[in-house]
Amino acid sequence: MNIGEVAKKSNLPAKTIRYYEDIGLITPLRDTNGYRSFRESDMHKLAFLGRSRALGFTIEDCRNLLALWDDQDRASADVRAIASEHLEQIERKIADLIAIRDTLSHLVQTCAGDGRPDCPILAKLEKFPT
Amino acid sequence: MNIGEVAKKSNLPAKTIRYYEDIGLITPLRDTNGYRSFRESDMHKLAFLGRSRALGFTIEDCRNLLALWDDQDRASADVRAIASEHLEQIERKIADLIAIRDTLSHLVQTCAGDGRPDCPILAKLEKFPT
DNA sequence: ATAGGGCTTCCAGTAGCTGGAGGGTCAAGG
DNA sequence: CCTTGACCCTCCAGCTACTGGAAGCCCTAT
Repeated sequence: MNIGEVAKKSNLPAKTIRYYEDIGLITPLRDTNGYRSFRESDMHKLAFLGRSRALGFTIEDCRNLLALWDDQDRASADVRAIASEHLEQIERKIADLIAIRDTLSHLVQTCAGDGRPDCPILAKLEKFPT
Repeated sequence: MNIGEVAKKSNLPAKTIRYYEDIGLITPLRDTNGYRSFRESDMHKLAFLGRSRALGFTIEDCRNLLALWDDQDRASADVRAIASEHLEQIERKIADLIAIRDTLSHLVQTCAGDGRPDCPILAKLEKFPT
């Protein structure tokens, strides 16, 4: 399979797939013309990567998850450790964003949003502590 | 005021302050020895920037907000437009993260996390659609 | 005079791609 | 046989918003 087809099937841009090869996440074969030749196992890994990335795992997490996936003797505890660490980060991020959203949505609501210059948003950014 | 003091007062790293000068957000004066010399107005802008950034505005948003702040004839509508655009992005991000969190927390809960290799997290990453 | 801390500039690196230049390859149509 | 267009290749640069570090000047205190 050439990269274009793989890109379509995996729903990843060809650029990204090449990048994943660059950083050693996959190692497709090469045809005599220099074109990458993807096996089923490569496709499989790319699908895995796509889903892991969609869940927000970092590339390094993905690398580790992929290694565990390949390792038939893995301990599920190792997988879970990565996932729950990531989960905690996400919880923190959500909390941060919610705090920001609350502040911001209050400000937006109190701003007239007309032609006059008075603006509680600017006032907040100017005066109040973070 | 030298950069060290400003950094302390504004709670921004000196590196960041220099960076903000680089990209034209502030333009402190210079002493004869080449040291940056910050006026009150620079401090004020840095505080504004710190708070804007803490609310997650991009640097370009900050640049625009700062310009509006400086402009006594601004329309509050312009400020509000920036803020509510940003707010929408945050809402979207929160929604995305919550979806991820729900998936992930379910997976983490169903994974035994022991010495055995069976792992629903890997199973999900392997098999199911994004 | 020297030691320390603070200041300067400039260069490189972070994460995870993405865009583009410049060029080779392949299959189909004329 | 030639051309056209759609592929593919590599390499380099750029994105965000900093951050770290090297090399070196400046200032103050001892």
